[in-house]
Amino acid sequence: MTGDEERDVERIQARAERADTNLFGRMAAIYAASRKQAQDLLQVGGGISIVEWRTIWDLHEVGPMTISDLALTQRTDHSQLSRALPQMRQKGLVSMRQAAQDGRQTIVTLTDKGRDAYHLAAPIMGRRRAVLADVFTAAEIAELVGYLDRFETFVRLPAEDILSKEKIE
Amino acid sequence: MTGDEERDVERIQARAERADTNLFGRMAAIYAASRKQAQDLLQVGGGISIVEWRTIWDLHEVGPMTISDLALTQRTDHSQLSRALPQMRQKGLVSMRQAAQDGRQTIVTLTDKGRDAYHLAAPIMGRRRAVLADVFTAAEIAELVGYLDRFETFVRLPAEDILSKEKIE
DNA sequence: AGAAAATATATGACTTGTCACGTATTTATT
DNA sequence: AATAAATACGTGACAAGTCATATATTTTCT
Repeated sequence: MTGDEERDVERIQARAERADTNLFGRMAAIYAASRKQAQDLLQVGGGISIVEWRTIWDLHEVGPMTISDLALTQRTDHSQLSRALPQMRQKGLVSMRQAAQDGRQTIVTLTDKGRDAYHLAAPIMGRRRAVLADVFTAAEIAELVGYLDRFETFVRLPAEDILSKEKIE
Repeated sequence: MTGDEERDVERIQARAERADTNLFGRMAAIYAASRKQAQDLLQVGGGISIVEWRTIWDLHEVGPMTISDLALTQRTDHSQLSRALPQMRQKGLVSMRQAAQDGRQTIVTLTDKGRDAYHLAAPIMGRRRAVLADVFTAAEIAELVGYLDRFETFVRLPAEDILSKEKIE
């Protein structure tokens, strides 16, 4: 008796609940929330973007890398780095030079200023991982990662494979 | 002995492997792949966008809904719907009218043409869920969803909570 | 050596998502 | 009843992804 004849509140409620178990929708919402949390934390940690943080972190851990290396370790498209790096260079966080061995490659190196930015953001992002570790045991993380591996294999199936695949076994 | 003195290939490799267990990075890559798979499938299923598919699906399942209802069941921001719906109306997929009980609300209804679009896309998206069900048992999905629930709770913690939270227990 | 194929990067166009803010309408308070 | 607070929606601005295509450089093949 809501007096609302235009929409069926109960069915809407039921639909929202069913959507909770829809992996695809959940993944979207969770990723968006995760991204926002990272952005908020990085706002505190020096005001850098997520792409910038990932890049600084990678460079700090492994030393100079090419743009493709960065794209590979970040599992992202190189275009994202192509766009972010010139700005980072302008901010003085990284330097870039053409590789001597292979003129197609660009070697990206962390500057001292970039190192400072790393040391500003790192404790904050480390805090995040520490809190995560309070909430999940290492074994649970491993199990979750195992599920994610399998889910990733699935979502990377080409559309044709999904459509052609008849129930096999 | 790669002859490459400018970058440390082994460390890059090691870094990429360590990144595999970084939940945050994994989530981003997996969601992106999932989205692309959906886009590819929908390209076959009538050429609608993901937002359009979600909306048509919801409306088909529950009947007329307000924009806020749609945002709620889709766990997304209402602005996304505010932008998509006028286009959908123009394509003839939905109709919209001001709610009688509450003049602020917009009641969105699936048209016959929208129903056709649903019946075009639904088998394809259903195929996807069927293949998923081949790869994961219901119990596994439930467990994964359980993990995702916990992970979502975590990523929805405000940044201040992360930063202020001292190791408690 | 020369031609063809592969690779690295840049760039334009697009989708999905967020937030903040403005306006209209309802609901709650005094 | 009048005012204040809450809610629904539209819209501008931005971040983070994707793809396709163009160009420069290497590598491979004949």
